[in-house]
Amino acid sequence: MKKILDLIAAELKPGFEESGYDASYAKVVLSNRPDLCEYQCNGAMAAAKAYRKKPIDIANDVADKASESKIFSEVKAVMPGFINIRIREEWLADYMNKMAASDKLGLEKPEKAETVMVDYGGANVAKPLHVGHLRAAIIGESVKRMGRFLGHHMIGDVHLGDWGLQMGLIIEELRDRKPELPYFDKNFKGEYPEEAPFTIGELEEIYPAASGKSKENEAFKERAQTATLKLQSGYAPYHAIWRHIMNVSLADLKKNYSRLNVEFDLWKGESDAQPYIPDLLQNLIDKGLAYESQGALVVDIREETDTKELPPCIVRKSDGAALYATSDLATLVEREKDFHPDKYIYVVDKRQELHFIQVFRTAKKAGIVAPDREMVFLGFGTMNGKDGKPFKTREGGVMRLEHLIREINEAVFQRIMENRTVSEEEARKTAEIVGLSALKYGDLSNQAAKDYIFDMERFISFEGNTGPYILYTIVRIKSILGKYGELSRDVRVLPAKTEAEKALQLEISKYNEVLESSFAETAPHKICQYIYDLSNACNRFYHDTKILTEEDREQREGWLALIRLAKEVLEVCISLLGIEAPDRM
RNA sequence: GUCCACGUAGCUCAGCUGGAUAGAGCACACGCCUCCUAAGCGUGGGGUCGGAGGUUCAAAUCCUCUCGUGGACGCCA
Repeated sequence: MKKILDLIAAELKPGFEESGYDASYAKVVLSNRPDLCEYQCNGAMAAAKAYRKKPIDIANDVADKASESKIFSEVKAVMPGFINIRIREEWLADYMNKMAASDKLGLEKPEKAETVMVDYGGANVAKPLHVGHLRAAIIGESVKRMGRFLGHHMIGDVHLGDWGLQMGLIIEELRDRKPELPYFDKNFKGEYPEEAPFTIGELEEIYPAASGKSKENEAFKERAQTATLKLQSGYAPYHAIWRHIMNVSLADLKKNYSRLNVEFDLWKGESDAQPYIPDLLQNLIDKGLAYESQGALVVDIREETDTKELPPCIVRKSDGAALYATSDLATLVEREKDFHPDKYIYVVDKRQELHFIQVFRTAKKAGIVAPDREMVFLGFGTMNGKDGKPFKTREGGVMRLEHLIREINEAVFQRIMENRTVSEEEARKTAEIVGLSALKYGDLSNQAAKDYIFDMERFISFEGNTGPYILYTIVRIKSILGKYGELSRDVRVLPAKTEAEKALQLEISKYNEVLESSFAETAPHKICQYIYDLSNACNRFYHDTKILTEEDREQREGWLALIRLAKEVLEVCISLLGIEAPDRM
């Protein structure tokens, strides 16, 4: 289905053209003065200069010609040159019915379905997920879901940190703790055990211990570096340990991500990119892009249009080791080989922007990624505590994700038990769903690029622009529909009779516009803003209109069809945020 | 030092590809349940959009400068 703004603009176009003005001035936007009109066109004022005419004259010309349109109930020119528009209730109801009858509620397929690689994990193997991983996961998941629903081929990759110094640290710490293990016996000839020499709980304790030790103990740090190097050059015993770390850690990560409703298509990691590194570097050298500087191998990324100086991209350290940029470039080589994406979206902490500019530019210069491919850096800000500083536990440490989720669920559970007399079991289940919505919505409703303040009290509140408020709206609609029973898909939405009803229909009609622009701008917060507005319209209508007690059957069912459509729009939208609604709350 | 982002109501945030009187929520003060979930709805007070210039018929929005906050700046990821 065409977007409603485009349909209205199309009605104005002949008016512009017939009066001799360019049709592009017929752009229509939502009114910012709902008391005056529903939509407005400001094109007359923009055209005034080009045609050396008074804006109001142009507006009058266009309004006159458009007055016969079947979709407007009012179109008039007002000073200094606005064209104010209201649309007919019959036409709007018709639009509602077309939406209800269409696949995906009338969302159009994209002109070209693109293959889009979304890199949004950044989890490190052997380290528990903490709040820092939260934003990447839920923003990335949302972007992936939006694109997929719009009809693109989205590939989500967790891109694990599984190849760095942390591996060497764990290996050496393990040697100190369990020197009897066969991995540390140079003369061991047999098969290494199937079972890992540690549990996830131990692993999570081993890493921080090793990390702390390396900061105080220089010798230990050197050992870890050596171990890392040996692992990376394929030393079998260490590789066996590495496999154990991977297995134990991945199972745990998958469990935690799935608790967040976050699903990756690919569980690739830095280690997968390693085989591509030698050719990558040789290629950069052969092309004359990489050169030695202060012992390291670097690539200049300057472009003619630059006004500032950007540091070169280091692709090989002076000791010969690969580093972050090398690994990311090699990953691109692999992704091009496997998927050849039309577009890349990296959902990463915004502090890494420079690094990604370097990688993107190098990739394009080297021809790893074609020049016309879009490479989007979607940088997100930090989640702060109420004091405006990065979020910490009460003790001042880094908050583990599972603990954060547990705290929220508990708080929501308490709130549910205060208000309702549902069974404890049901309250627990509901609290999980509502708690997750509070957490995700609280995050996604902010612009990704900005820091935001995590305020649990506010996020779990059922008032205001929160996840629970949206869910509550859906639950209320579900309740009415459930009480009514079967409602045929053929039942039609009727033309609005009240202001609240029309306002609700107008909100619903924005659906396809919002979805498309939210994805185009990789801006989940726009979906949040939309469903908040839509929920407000629903609740106002709900308050105004007694649906089930309405005596006229056609009217009653017309309203039911309307709220059913509203519910479907809300459900689609929250699913794109990675949230679901319970039946009761 | 250089570069980047941000600064909107007491608090948390929208709005920023220029348009009419700058919007929400929280908090505060009121009003609304014999009626579909009051976890709701409605009314009210509260803002020189950090500051100063400029461009424009029109600036929170674009440009310059300035103050404040945060961040990034070759061998960490």
